[in-house]
Amino acid sequence: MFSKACEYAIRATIYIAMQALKDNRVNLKEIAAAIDSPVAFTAKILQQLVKNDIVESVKGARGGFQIERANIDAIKLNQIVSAIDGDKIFKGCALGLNECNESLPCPVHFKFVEIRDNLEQMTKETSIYELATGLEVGLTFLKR
Amino acid sequence: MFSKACEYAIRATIYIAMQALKDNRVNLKEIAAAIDSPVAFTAKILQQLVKNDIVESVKGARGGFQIERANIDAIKLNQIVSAIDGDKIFKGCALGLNECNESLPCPVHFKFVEIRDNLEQMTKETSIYELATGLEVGLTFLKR
DNA sequence: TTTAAATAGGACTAAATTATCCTAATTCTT
DNA sequence: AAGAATTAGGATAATTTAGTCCTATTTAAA
Repeated sequence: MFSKACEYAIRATIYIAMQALKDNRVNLKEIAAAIDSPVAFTAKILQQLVKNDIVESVKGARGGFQIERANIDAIKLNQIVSAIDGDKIFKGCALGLNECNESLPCPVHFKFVEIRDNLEQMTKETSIYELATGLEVGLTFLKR
Repeated sequence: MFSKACEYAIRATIYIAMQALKDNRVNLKEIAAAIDSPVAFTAKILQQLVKNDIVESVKGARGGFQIERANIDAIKLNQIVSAIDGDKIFKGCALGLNECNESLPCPVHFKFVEIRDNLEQMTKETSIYELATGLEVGLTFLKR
C-alpha cells in the first residue's frame, strides 16, 4: 500500500508529535529506536518531512525534531503520504493505466474509485494529534 | 497498491477471459499487445497464473492461453492478487508493523482495517466474467 | 518427418527502492 | 575557544522489482 519510507514517515511523525505534546524535542536516534527503523534511512525521511513542513528540525547539540503545537492538529495523514509517496495512491489507476477515468475506465475503475476515495477521505480527516494521543495513552503502538 | 506484475496479471486475465468467452485461445504476443505490456515479462507472469490454476496454457503451434468457461465465473479478482502479490495487501499493517491487530493496534489500525476489508470484499465478489464482459462491450479498456 | 509456432524455464540485466557511510555545518555546553 | 552532539547532504551499497534474452520442449501443419 504505502512504501517503506512512507510507513516510517508516518510512524516517525506520530512519535515526534506525541513527544511534542509533552514539550519534548527528540533526536534521530531516539526516533529510530522508538519506531524500530534503520537510523540512517530514517534520517533521510526526516529530511523530506522537514522540507515538506511536516516536522521542524533544530540543528546542533540539544537539537532534534519537533512539531509546533498548532501543526499537530493541522497536519493530516494524507499530507505525509503525499509528501513521501506522491498522490498515485489517491489518484492512480488500480491496473496501472495512464489514462483511466469515468469516460475511459479500466474494468475495475468504478469499484476501485470507491476504495481509493475512502482511503483519501480517511487520511484527510485523520490528524496527527488524534494518532499521537492514542499512542501516549498506551492504546496503540509503533513497533513490533 | 498492486505491483506492476499484478497489474499486468489482472489485465492479461481479463483479456484472456474476454477472448475465451468468444471461444478464442490467445497467444503471448497478442496478449501483450492487447494490454500494452512488455512481452517477456508478461510471459513470466502468465507462467505464474498457469501454476496457480487461474489460466490454462496449451503448448506448441496454435497453442496459447485460455480459461475454461466455468472458471471465468469462478475466478475472482482476489485470487489473482493473492497469487501474484500475496495477501499482504489484505492482511498487512498500514504502517508495516509485523504484529498489528485489535489487541495490539498501530495508531491507524481501526481506520485502516475498514478500507482493507472493503478492498478484500470488493475483490472477492468481483468475477473475471463481470470484468471481461464490460470489456467486450467496449465499456472499459485495458490500455492507455 | 520436418518445420514453424508456441509455452516453459533458467540466467541475466536494468531500474527503483531501501539502506549505509562519511563529511560538513550548526549549536549547545564546558 | 574547544569539543561534543546533532542535523544536512552527497556518495555509495544492497535488495527487490521489473524486464530481457536465450534455449529447450511441445505440438500442429505442411
